[in-house]
Amino acid sequence: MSDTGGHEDPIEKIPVWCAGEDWCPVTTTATLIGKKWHPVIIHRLLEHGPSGFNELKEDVDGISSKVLSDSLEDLEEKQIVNREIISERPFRVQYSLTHHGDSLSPIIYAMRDWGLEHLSEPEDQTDSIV
Amino acid sequence: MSDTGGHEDPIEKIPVWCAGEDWCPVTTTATLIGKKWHPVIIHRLLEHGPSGFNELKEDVDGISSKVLSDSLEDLEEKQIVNREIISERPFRVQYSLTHHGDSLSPIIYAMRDWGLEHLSEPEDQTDSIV
DNA sequence: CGGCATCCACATGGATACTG
DNA sequence: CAGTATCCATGTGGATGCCG
Repeated sequence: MSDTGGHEDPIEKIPVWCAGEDWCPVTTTATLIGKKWHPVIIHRLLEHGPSGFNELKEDVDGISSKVLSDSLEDLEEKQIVNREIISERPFRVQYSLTHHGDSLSPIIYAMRDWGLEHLSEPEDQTDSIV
Repeated sequence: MSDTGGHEDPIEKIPVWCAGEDWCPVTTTATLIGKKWHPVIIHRLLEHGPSGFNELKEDVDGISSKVLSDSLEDLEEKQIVNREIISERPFRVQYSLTHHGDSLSPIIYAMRDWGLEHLSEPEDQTDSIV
């Protein structure tokens, strides 16, 4: 952890049960970021830069504290997100992407681009959030 | 369904609860392919072309009939996979990617490339050099 | 502010067995 | 061959409340 220095530790290994299969990197990567809110969190950090807990919570409308906390913990374990305490009083934390996390941007943006191209807007949308 | 032709129906809509947010396409796309085996199935179909049920089951080592069946049904509903009965006796089915499914290839390959670049092999011993 | 504790509902996936 | 039908364990997320 705490690799703000620029050098990164080895990340998750290929699981043994699919090693050798050419789809193994696919499913392993999907497992890393495949939880419901992980891509969104990564996208927020890509777009907005380092953020505090409640900043993320506000950004990602509808996510609960527990789920955000769990997700961030999971992302931190996977060395995708870095957690840094930037102030003790008042207590402030800053989440940012590690080098590994940042390298996921092609996937995240590929998802976004696909969505923009292939998903249609809801018709009954009354614009509520700007 | 069953548009093997050159023109596709509108696919899933942007959900109302996140419409307007710039991360909304991200999470919506993630929801489409974010199940455990979806990326692998899509990858198999991209690499191997149209396949039968048991072909996929053999390819994707460890997946059970039920999960594969559920996944394919889900992918079919989402117009990512096309199911075609190619023979009644003996009963044979062929699964293939729709245009929408095929258009997901940048995401799938982005996942694979990331995995190839950032994941280490399980039996590789040159991992803990810090 | 930035969480964690708890409880609960539901979704997901695995194992096994069986069918047209 | 191409699935279904169960049953069950676990995962995941939501709601609420509390704490340092």
